[in-house]
Amino acid sequence: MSYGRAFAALADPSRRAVFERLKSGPRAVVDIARGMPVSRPAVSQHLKALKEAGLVSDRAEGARRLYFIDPHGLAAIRRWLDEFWDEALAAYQREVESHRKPEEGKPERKAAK
Amino acid sequence: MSYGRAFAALADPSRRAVFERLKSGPRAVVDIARGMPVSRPAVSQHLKALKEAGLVSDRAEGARRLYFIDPHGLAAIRRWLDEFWDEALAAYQREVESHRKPEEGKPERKAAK
DNA sequence: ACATTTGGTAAGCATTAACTTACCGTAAGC
DNA sequence: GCTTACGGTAAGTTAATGCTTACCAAATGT
Repeated sequence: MSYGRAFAALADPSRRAVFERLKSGPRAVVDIARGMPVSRPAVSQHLKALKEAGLVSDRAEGARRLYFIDPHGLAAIRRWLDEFWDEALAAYQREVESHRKPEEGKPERKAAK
Repeated sequence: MSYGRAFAALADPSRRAVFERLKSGPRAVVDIARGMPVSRPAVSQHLKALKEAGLVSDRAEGARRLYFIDPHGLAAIRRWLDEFWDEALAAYQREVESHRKPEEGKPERKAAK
């Protein structure tokens, strides 16, 4: 899956709010939209984007449509993240050790101005 | 910190390309920009955004400025991700088990409650 | 001293994208 | 049947954003 779409989908605060409302379990669109600062169609559009990103899936329940979190999108991000994690952490460690953090560590005065 | 900024920063493909070029280690701006389809100032702007998101850090090296991956931004995303992962996975499992995949399995006539 | 390299920022432009209201189809309730 | 609840899509508006060129400051090399 394309982690690109997933990142793009989660970049927007409103869309992330929609997504996070599904954490507790499947929910209908009206239920998601209730109490949100944006209109119901806006929520529908966000859900569409999330679905295309593989972040949510949905199922019909009578006249209602229940959306729920699909792990596939999150998995894509997770894979991308893991690819960086170890390497980035090690490189950063090397970085702060060889160049003693000028602004956060002790103000070394080896180079006086 | 704010995973929001991190997601927003990584949403853009060009900016992600800049970030991914730092995977191998610290690099100067010109070096990052070389071979990219966008101009050098654009890269600078992307680096600024990545820095504000806590995804990269930088240090002066003479007239050059070396950028490198800062794990803090990635850590923020990782924490957010972990918060969803187990719960989303379990919920999804429950979902596909109780509603035998309508489009992939056999179209069950009526779900027995 | 002068020219070169590096890179950050400003201004302007063009595209994207998030939101609104309006509309339409479908399923459930009377 | 008719009416109500649900939700997807269209059209249009406005704000955000990614890119460019131009400019400027600081460090390096000759």
